[in-house]
Amino acid sequence: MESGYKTRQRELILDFLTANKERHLSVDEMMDYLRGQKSPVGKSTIYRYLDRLVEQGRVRKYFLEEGKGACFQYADDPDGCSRHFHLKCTGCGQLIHVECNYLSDVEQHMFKHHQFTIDNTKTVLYGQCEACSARLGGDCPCKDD
Amino acid sequence: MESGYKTRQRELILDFLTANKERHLSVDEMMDYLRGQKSPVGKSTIYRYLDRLVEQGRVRKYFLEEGKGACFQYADDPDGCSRHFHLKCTGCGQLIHVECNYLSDVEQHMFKHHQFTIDNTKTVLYGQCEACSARLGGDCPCKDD
DNA sequence: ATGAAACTGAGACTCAGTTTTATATCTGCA
DNA sequence: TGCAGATATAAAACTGAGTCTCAGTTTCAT
Repeated sequence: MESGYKTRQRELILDFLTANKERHLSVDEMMDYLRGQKSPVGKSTIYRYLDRLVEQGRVRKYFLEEGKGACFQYADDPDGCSRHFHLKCTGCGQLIHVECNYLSDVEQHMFKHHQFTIDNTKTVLYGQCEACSARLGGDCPCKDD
Repeated sequence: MESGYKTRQRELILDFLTANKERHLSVDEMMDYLRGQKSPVGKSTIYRYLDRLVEQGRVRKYFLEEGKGACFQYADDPDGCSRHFHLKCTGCGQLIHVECNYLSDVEQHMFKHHQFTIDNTKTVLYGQCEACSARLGGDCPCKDD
């Protein structure tokens, strides 16, 4: 297994990722943190290493905001299939994590009827949460019935 | 109804969109076309007008490539709810249009059990088509059983 | 014809990410 | 331990998509 050299920079990046397993981290956030720690790491290094970690399956990359930059999250289960979907509310920006096993039904349907294997680590479902839906009246114009 | 002023630029943009209803157009593509027609339109004008059309529901905006620019498509049914999902193959880049009504089941499940109203004009399901899945072996590491 | 409101577009700017390149670091081997 | 060569780093320049500004232009109701 070629895991590359061990360097100060990589250690710092990985530490920050593992210490924030539950969060989705942006590259800016990592840079800010490292600068704050007085151990800045060049941004090309961060991007390069993140790419490698994503390739290795140790970290997952998400695009949670349409047209915005990527976020990264340490993946505890590099060899497991995560049963985990994301719902992103376009009203309040809230990210909802869904662990419901109905989602495997969806995957199966897509596979059987459309010959498509969904990648749930990349897919984000956009829409509105309850509060925003009530407040804004939904994205769907057919709201009056 | 305030539909704004009628201008040469807006007419050109809308014509191009309606003449390519079946396609997802990037802003670059529009600019190239307009330049080719010897009737260039400034990019701020294009972005501004597209935003307005999207707001009005006359055009839909998609982010089909992770981390890439937006695409626009004229929406024939501004007042209807489109029963239309997109699947994007991360292998070959192919975009698959799915008109299957199983998807309304998905929407209903999300609404009932997770209080979330999916916006199918924004959501894109990422994964692999049949051919790429066979060729590349799927995104899921649990492939050997 | 006029003027207020609306629209346009060149160009500067931002933000996220990539590329380049000179310099520094790592690790295996003698 | 020292050294060679592979590998990694970081500053800076660059790219691409989109935003913002503002002086000048166009539209349209009167």
